Amino acid sequence: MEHLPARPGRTQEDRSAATRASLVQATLSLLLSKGYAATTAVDIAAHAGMTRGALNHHFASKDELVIAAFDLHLALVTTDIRSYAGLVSAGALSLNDFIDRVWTIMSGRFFMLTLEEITAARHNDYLRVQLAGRTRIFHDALDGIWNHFFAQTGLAGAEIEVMLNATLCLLRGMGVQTVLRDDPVYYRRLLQFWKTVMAEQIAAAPHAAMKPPRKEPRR
Amino acid sequence: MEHLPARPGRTQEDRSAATRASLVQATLSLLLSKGYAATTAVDIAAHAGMTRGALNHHFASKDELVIAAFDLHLALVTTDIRSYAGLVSAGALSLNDFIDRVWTIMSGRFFMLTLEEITAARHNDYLRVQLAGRTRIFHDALDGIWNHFFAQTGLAGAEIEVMLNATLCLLRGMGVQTVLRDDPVYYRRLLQFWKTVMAEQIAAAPHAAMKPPRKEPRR
DNA sequence: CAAAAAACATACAACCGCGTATGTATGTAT
DNA sequence: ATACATACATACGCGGTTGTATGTTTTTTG
Repeated sequence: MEHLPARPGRTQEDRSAATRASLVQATLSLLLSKGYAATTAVDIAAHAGMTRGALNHHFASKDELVIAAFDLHLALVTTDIRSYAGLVSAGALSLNDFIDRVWTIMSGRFFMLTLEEITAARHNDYLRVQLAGRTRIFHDALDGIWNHFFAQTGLAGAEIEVMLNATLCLLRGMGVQTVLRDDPVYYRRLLQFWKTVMAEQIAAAPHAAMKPPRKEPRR
Repeated sequence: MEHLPARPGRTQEDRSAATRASLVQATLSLLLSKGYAATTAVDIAAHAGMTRGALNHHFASKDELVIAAFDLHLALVTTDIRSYAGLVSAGALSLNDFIDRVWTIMSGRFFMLTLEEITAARHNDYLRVQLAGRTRIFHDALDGIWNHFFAQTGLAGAEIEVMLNATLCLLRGMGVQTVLRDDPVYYRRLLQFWKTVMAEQIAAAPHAAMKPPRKEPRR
């Protein structure tokens, strides 16, 4: 590939940032489409429209790139969740809607990034340590959002967290299953079941006297 | 490596079966320790105590080996679950104990095989089709076991299945998380929460008049 | 017991991804 | 304008994986 003219007005910092962003985006995209193992440095560079030399200049190794992609991934997800929380505060999103949205995330192609990252981290000590730390921060942020979400239900903090995490784990487990099981009815039933359970849990909660959410009839 | 003397009494079929089993076992083991991508034909052969020529003689490709390993994996898990179901029938296993045991599976190293298989299947059409079919059969078998498990509670079939699958999905999602989050307290809380939910669901079920499980069961 | 077939072992060639080294262009400071 | 730093490109060699081809041992067959 030839040298691009590279508009003269740009500062080094600009170029650098743009290049890095482009590389990280390409990494994210390739992790999704080809998986961690099959994603090669040449691929990433090509996808980002540059050579391996450039890549190597900005990121010492593929892992550094994957970590940056992980950061981007978490940032995107956090933004989503936060916006949902905003909608909830504004009264524009019910509990059921919230669950549906999280499921949209978990069942989407984008969620599969998580699997790639996790399986990669499992066999790579450095990667695992890096991602684990970031995961912890991410979950703390989620807890904050969730607490805010459920503040109006009057639930205790510990209960809020356990319900958040149960929801996420359930949907995550369902999301994992979508790879080998294509059965929309099955997932819809699970979602419905979970919504019912959540509603019951909230209604039965000790401090839920003030604003009990509408309880849906069983089944 | 030298030729092993190979006891003369064995028939070709015996040798073949033993070799294949050895290769499949080695594949399973390596998928766990190194992951799908890093597992190479040379590795597998070496672990099985033979050369790549032997491997290639019995399995045309790595994928065939992985599929065989998947079969073995499912067979082992099914055996476990079935034995648990047997204990339940014999009155030797409560619902809580059952959940604990499934969690032991999901949080164990062995469960990570699932992640390896799934992420591998995601980028390999042939593998995905093969594993998906086997997964379907596996779940049908599970449904059978589960129905038997809950027969005494008087729950309807559809409810049994949804509760089974919710349990599995929840624990699977938790299992996935163990890679990047080491927090026993966190998982214990989730388990406790789920046991409570399950007990409530069973108690509140329409036909649960005959043998409602005790709330704090201790055989 | 000889021949065939199956179960293995060994060897070689080709490819691929990676690290590294080194060259060139562009921006920046003085 | 010169010198230096940064951003990128190109090239080479190494290790590792795979496919294939071919040799050797064990079992079965007649």
